[in-house]
Amino acid sequence: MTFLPVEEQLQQIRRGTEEVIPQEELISKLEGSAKSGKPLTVKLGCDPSRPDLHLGHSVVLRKLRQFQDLGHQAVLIVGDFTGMIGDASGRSKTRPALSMAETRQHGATYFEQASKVLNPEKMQILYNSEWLGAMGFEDVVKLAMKTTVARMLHRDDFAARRARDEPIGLHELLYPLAQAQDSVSIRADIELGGTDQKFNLLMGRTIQKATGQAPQVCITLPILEGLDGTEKMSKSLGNYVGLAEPPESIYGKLLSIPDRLIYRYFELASDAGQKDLAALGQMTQEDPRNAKHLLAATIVKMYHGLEAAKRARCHFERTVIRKEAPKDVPTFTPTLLEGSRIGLLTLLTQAGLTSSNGQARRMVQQGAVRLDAKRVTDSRRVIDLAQEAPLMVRVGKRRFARITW
RNA sequence: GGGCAGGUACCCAAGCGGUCAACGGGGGCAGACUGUAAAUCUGCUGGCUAAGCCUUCGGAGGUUCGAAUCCUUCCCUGCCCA
Repeated sequence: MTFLPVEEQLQQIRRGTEEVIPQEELISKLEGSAKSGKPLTVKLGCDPSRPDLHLGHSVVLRKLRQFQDLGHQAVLIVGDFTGMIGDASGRSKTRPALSMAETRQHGATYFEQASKVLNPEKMQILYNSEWLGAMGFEDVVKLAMKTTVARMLHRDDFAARRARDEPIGLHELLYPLAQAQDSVSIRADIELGGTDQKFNLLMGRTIQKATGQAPQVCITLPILEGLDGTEKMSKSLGNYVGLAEPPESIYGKLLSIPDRLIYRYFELASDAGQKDLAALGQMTQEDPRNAKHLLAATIVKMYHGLEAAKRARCHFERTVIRKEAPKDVPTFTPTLLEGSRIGLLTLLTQAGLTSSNGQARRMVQQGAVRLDAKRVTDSRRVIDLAQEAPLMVRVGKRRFARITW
């Protein structure tokens, strides 16, 4: 195997990273692999508790992809075992633990989604239950001897929870150790992660050293802000763009980001090269509206292709800008007890447009309900389907149904 | 094991015998506005056969005409002591 010159690899690797710890070791590892012709083992742990990958995850995944393209060995560790612990890194609460079966299943979903970014041909996937599950109590104790409680409690989310008198499960302290054991087991040369993973990544170094291995280089990547522009992108905050989402949804969500995030997204989540970025920065300043459309199209294209990107734009213009009904409105046929008449509220709830009659009533009162584009204000309105169907019902801006009978 | 402080709707958090479906904030939803699904402003935010009724304030009992509020007990969390 021949690699690009070290200097060139280094430049690519460093692009878009937050920290490389320590830089010199990365250089010597690259030099070593260039000499021996052996690729470096680059590890990325994935948390199978939330198999919905989003743009935030793609930042790290794209970095791993880069290593693949440079000829190194990508190793994806599915945390089927650690998923049972549930890490709270960067979060403020204990995570719900999963069963092994769930965690396995999620792992498969994870891989499927990650393949949108990674090169699945050149990847090794390992489940950490393979080695963690085989450890006995004695092994765990010995592993735990390699660090101290004080050090563990230094991790900022633990410290924060202690400061707020919130619970920390004892098992949670084991999480960084388990993740570190993964690095030992696969003899990782490099481990990637978001900046919120820094502590766990460094623990890998500590434990590798303690077991006589060369410590891994830790590379952290920036955390992508979510659609709200302040919190980190995460599923639980609902401010995310999922990699598996339909094109229209990705497009729409991206258009809702605050303008100051446009460049950031290009930088961290798109394929834009260094040269493009300069131009895009300019464009973001001068014409944020089009820059944002371009961003949305670029990202939809990455995951769904050019055609989908065009369709998504049309859909957006049609539904959001011109406020028209989308092309494909689901059809619904209400179930009637007798006759052809149905109360409006019942109809809305039956069609799944509102979650209860009460909510339907509120929607009507707020002027959110339209029948064939005409606003309805009477919540006692009764519809005679024999007369009025087919009927286009709309609640709010985005919920539509075509009523037939 | 002992002492203390807590557990309220999606989240945070008031309420501490009736006027409580429960203040306030966040989030969510809707309306107006907008290049936008952003920002801003306004409203709504348990369910129902709907001016009435039903279920809800950690669980189970109890006191009372009446309990989120008082008592008993159990469960859970944090802090201090051991």
